Amino acid sequence: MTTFDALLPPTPTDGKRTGRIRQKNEELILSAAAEEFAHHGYKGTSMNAIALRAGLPKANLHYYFTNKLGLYVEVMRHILELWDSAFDHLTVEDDPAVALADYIRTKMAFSRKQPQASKIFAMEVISGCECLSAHFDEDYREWFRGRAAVLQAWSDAGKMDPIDPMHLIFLIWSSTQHYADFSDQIRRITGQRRVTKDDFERGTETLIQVILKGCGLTPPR
Amino acid sequence: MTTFDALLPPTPTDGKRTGRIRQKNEELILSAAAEEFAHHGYKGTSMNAIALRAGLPKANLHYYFTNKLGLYVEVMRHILELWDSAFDHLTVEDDPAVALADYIRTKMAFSRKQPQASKIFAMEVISGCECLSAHFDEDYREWFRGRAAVLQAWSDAGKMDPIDPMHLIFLIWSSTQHYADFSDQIRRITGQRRVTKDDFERGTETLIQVILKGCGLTPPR
DNA sequence: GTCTATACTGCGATAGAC
DNA sequence: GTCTATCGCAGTATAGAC
Repeated sequence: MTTFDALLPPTPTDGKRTGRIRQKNEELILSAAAEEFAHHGYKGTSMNAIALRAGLPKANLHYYFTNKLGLYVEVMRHILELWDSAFDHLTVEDDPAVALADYIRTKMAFSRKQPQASKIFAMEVISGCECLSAHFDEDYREWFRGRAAVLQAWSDAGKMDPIDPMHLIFLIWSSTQHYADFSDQIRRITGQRRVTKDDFERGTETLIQVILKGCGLTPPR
Repeated sequence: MTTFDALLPPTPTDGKRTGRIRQKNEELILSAAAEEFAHHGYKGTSMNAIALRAGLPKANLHYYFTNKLGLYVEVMRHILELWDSAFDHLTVEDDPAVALADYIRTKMAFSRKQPQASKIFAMEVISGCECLSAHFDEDYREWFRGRAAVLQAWSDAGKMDPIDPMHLIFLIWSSTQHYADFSDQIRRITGQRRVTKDDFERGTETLIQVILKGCGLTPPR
């Protein structure tokens, strides 16, 4: 695997490359690929399997995407667009209890509605971020420090207990993503066919209850 | 992939199969395999790579282990032995604050010292528990209900806040395992070469602080 | 018990007809 | 723009000499 940016398409809004058949097929392939990558990982997924799921002949994938890696990178790019956006709007002026509860709720909704995205991201990070190395650059660290600074400011202002903001963010990330990434374990522990809407709701409320009180905050409402 | 138990060796304490060369080589192969599986997943790992890391010719692996899958299953078996043991000794008589703090500490120590084990387990669960399906059987569900019942009893006795025990266990599992599974993300966010002992200590203390207080408990000492 | 040499399979990728 | 046929390679597994 090589790095990330080198493999992006020329530009997403390239005039010539937006025929309606093309657009439809690309979306079809991307969603089939996401499904397969989530279930079998990068190496475990074959172009054949993606083609079958998309209902297209194998060679078509190579027409729309240069490589297997190029296709994977494109899938990752879509995921990352969604990924960080939910955390962007936090500001020092917000009420910490409301803001943190909202963030937990958003992350849990994401785990419920986009579990493949979470799984692909998780597998990529676990196996060493080879494709993501370019994403975790100085800009990203800067962005993260900005988010952490908001939590730190809340602590400093006495709005919540003094808590290491980095580790608090990790706590929220891990506990919410768990419901997507480990859904199979949860499913088997509960003996259900799949993780239910009810599981997600009780999980969300439990996380809000424990984490907010743990930060010295009173859950809103 | 097939199920689990069918592929276990005849018996672990088979008299004939414990020559000292054999035992040494098997351990060598198992630890090399664990390293490779953690970095590249099941499909992404080649027998060749394991052989190279173990410093043995490729064909030797097939002498000691029937299959690539057989080798993988054996690695998983070793992991599972460690995995659940730390949670076995919880009893209703324990002081919840001490017991939960201990458990968090134990899980974090495990993440620090056996990160590959955590990663292999995580990837296996994320990609559908194909090898573990036999492990998550009725006995396992029974074991889990027993652990959850202890937490429930503490709530019922008023020793801690009423909290859904299942989701509390998930919270502890996910937040502690995160430091092994997502170490690469943490490393890149902090801009360090690797996750330090200090990161683990601050992480452990933050988790104990937030989770215990979140359960209405006062951290011991 | 150890290792070389090889058979066999499945995958990624491309050429080229339509 | 679509699809069939095929090449070349990497990877698992085994046969059989030592």
